[in-house]
Amino acid sequence: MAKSFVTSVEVAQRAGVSRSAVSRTFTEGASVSPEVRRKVLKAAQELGYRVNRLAQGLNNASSNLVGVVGANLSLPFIAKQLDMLSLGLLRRGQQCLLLNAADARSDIAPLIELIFEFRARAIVVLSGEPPASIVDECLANGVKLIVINRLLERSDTDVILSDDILGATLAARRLTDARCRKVAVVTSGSGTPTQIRRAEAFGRIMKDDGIDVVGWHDGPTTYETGLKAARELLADPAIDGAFCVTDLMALGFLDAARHEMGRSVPDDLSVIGFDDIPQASWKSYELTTIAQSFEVLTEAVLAALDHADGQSVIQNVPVTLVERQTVRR
Amino acid sequence: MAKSFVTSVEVAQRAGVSRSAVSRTFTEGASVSPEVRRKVLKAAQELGYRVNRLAQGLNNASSNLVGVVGANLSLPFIAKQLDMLSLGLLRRGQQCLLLNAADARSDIAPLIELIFEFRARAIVVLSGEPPASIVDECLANGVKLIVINRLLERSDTDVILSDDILGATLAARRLTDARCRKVAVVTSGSGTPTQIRRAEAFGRIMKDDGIDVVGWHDGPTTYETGLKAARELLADPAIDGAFCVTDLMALGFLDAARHEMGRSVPDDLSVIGFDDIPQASWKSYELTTIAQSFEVLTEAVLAALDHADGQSVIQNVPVTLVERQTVRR
DNA sequence: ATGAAAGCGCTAACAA
DNA sequence: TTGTTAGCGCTTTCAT
Repeated sequence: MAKSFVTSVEVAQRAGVSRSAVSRTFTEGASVSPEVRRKVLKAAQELGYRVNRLAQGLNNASSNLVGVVGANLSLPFIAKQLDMLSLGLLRRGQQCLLLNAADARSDIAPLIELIFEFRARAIVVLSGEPPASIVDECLANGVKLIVINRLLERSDTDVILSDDILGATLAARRLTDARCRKVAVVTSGSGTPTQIRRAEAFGRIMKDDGIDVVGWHDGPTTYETGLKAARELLADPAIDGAFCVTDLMALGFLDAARHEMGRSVPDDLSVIGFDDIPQASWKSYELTTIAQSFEVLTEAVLAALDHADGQSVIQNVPVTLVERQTVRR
Repeated sequence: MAKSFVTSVEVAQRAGVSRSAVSRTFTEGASVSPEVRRKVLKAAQELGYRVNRLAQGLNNASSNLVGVVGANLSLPFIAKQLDMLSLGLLRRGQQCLLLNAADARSDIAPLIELIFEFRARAIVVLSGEPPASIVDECLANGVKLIVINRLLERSDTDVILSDDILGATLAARRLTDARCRKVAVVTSGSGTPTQIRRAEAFGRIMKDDGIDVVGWHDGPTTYETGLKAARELLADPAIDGAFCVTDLMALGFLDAARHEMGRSVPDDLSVIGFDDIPQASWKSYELTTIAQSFEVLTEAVLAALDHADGQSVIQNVPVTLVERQTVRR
């Protein structure tokens, strides 16, 4: 790499001022005369000067990078979150350092360590759970840690949670209203806290209502897993309702139910999902589901970025029932 | 931010060595005795030392960040690319600085400038087209520029292109085999080169075959646009085939065709898409489509990262016809 | 193999 | 308002 970027000294020379003057023209709210500012800007322009954020960050002992770690970035639910988050960060003048965790089970500690090395101010964890040692390190170094849909057993981290209990309640109530007699609750085999919370709350309520519920869990959180669940569960003709804890699985479940198991939805089978991903509203599905607002979720994350150190918060993202066509009326 | 990270001096002191020794233990292939190395590692471990990549980068006049700019990160096709790319970068020991361009039409120049400021070695453009001035700046500063599915009119940039012409040819041939008499070609209103290339090549071939083709373009590249296209185009009962230049639009097209326009696919309407996004294989669609291999695409990008400066390449990503259920046999 | 010292490009404290 | 100076934390000659 023979060639390299123009530095502030070169700009200063060309403009006939000191390097501080250059620095100041590029610093919000520093005192420079309009005259000097103009000269600097002109020189910078001509030379193609770009502030070196590495050097800048070295001074402040922090970059304005925000580390984002997540897995399965192509799943609709995650992709949507990432899309909105990266956009929001950019609008706030922060940059997004993206680390892909390969899969949900993998250890995210090494990725977070990488983020430390870039002196990011904050870390957002979209999937996976940071080990306690990492949380401590964040605290010790003044790095804000924001975890989504994972309830850590400590009070020093910002946690953004979808309101799983309310969601499960809405789903249960809706299936009860549909006069279901025996319902399945479908989770993946990944055992994420969110899925477990949804499934357990749902099961509890249904049992209280005296409705038979059969649990099912296996495989990754994918469309194909939904397919498999339906193939296995719907062998039992008594099952007339299903709560799939993510839309992606619900969509697979629906497809196998209709196209392979000969079920008519919602006439002899009611299905309800969770998340309200874009595909849920596609005409072939019209999935009745529990919606989490991506806007609210993103806003909560961005707001958490501004919280003072140590002032951490558990925030519930509200959910609502979106009535479409997969539950009997 | 009162607290701050441990520095190499502190590690050096604790280990009873010089800072150079510390630097060397953390530098690949530097000469340190096992003895010193051990001491340094121990001290670093105890102190929770993290190399400061900002300072590191300041020295080398470059970070090992790779800038990635893209729009609509939640669209399946983009999300998939980003997922694989970020994973690949991480495996190569590079980090992904993600800049979200809000929408496909927006100017990506400011985002790329941001990437310059972080002294990234390379920039990958997933959507949008960098202006010539930016390309020049990349060249001048030794920054590798890799553009996907955009053919720039210059030979000094790496360009990765799906083989649109072949894809269009395969689609045309398939629709001809299905004995279609009048076919629609659906593009969005965004006018991206890829879409135009696909549509034009397709139209040319069909006309050569003496088959009626009607073009349609409007709106963003979304599912909803596909819906709209079908509603408008299928008012004409003579249309018995459609080539949608992206799967997402094809899926919308299919849904409106079946659920709103009363068409039976593939019996009285054949539909073919492009990209082979995950949803194309869902049971409700079973979309026949032209597949681009995401693996090959990603590999091509990663390989381009290694190209020597100035040695730029236009690489075609091969495509294949994936036969499913939406074209008459 | 190791340490001392210089310097990467910038900002902030201090003087003028 | 401006310039001078001293680091920020690291790597890298250059001696030893």
